Formats: sequence, structure tokens, C-alpha cells
Amino acid sequence: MMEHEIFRALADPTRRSIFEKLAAGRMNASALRQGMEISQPAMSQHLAVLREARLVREQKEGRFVNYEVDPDGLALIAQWLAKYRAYWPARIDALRLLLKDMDQ
Amino acid sequence: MMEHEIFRALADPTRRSIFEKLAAGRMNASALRQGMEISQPAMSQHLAVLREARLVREQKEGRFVNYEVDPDGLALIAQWLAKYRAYWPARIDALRLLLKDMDQ
DNA sequence: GAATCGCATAAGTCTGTGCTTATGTGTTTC
DNA sequence: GAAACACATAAGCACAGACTTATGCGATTC
Repeated sequence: MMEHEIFRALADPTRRSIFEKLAAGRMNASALRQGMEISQPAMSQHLAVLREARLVREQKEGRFVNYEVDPDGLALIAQWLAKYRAYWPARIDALRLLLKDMDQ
Repeated sequence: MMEHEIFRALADPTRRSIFEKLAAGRMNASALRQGMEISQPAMSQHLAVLREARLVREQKEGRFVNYEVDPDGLALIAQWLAKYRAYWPARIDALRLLLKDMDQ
């Protein structure tokens, strides 16, 4: 189940930080490490987990590997969340406004 | 961070199953165990984790404890997801339709 | 073509966590 | 009020996973 890799990937705070950093723009693994006190292998392993969860994707450029957010993973979370629409609170208005935003 | 408890709670497949079951309607812990091959203490511990993540909430009734989906947890996931709206794919239409659904 | 660089992989260690059995606590039943 | 019930908590165990150091591998630099 794809669902599983996604939630498992996001369960780790370090991986959430990495994902958040990538959301600000594509970056290679070394750049991601800046100000993060994490070893190079650790970063590589975290990126592998995020990649397998389809939360990020890679683009090889020479000896660099640029990573960026993969919309597929986010879409799968949205799908999962949608299953429980019956329980969404009224103040889901934020999400509603958000989608209106995308229309413009 | 609330975010952490939520993703950690959902990282476990058994807990996701429990949550899914509760989404079908409120139920006490014993009813939840039906057809799940899980010990009573294990269920109790899983429910505690889900409760701390605000994904479910309890309602004590006599010697029974009924559990139900807590919209707060779902709202927090929606909020987290909303942070990455810039990366949502075009085919997020499902979500869009969903919200239209709620309007009726 | 040797050295360096960016990254991945291997192997081992240590902590977190999901399970178990055992027991405790409050509620209902008889 | 004793027994049965629904559930929580405690303690211990076994495995998953996040880290480390060491090494490998392709691309670039000189």
C-alpha cells in the first residue's frame, strides 16, 4: 500500500524538515544539509525513503542530484483525507478558500 | 508539535485500520476488536496513541468507552497539506468536487 | 589519469515501539 | 458483596528503523 510508505515517511521529524525545505524550492542533497546537522549518509537515506513514498523525486544533473517535491505523494494524502470527509469540521473553510485561490 | 503525534499515529497500519473502522461509526474498544486478531491491551494502547494525536476521542458510558473520529486531527492534517498547495497537481479535482459535495 | 567531489550503499549499533502476559480500576449484575 | 465485565496500565521482549563509520561509484577538475 502506497499509503503506508507515505505516513511512515512523514512520521520522522527529520524527514518532515527535509520535505519542508524542498517545498521552498528544488535543491541538491548537499544544499539540503546546510544548517541541519545531519550526516551525508543519513540525508541520503532519508531522501531514499521520501522518494519511495513519492513525496519527492530526483533529477540527476551531472554529479549532482536535485530533489524536488513530488505532487503525487501529496495527492495521495489528499485522497486519503477525502475518505473521511464526513468528519471534516466546518472550519475546513481554509481549504475551501485555498481551492478558490487555485482557480485564479 | 501536534503534527508529530498525528503522523506517528498514522504510520502504523493497525492504527490506520482502527481509525478506518471508527470512521464507519462510533464503537467501543471490544467492538473494534471484532475480526481484528488483536489483544485487548494492544487495542487499548493503540487507542491511547490515536487519542493523544486527536484523531479519535472517547465518550465514557458506564463501563464502556465509546470511541469516535475526532475532526480536530483531520483538520490538522488538512492544514499541514494546505502548506504545500503550490505543489498540488491539477488532478486535485477530486478534492474540489468533494467540497462542492459538502455545499449541498 | 589521479585527485576530488556528490551521492549511494553496506554493515553495525542503539533507541523507539508494538507486542505479550499479568495485574489494577471502575462498573454492572446477581 | 462477590463475580463478571470493559478497559487501562505495568513490565518485559523482540524487531524496526534512525543513526554511525567505512567504502563504492560515476562525474568533474586539474
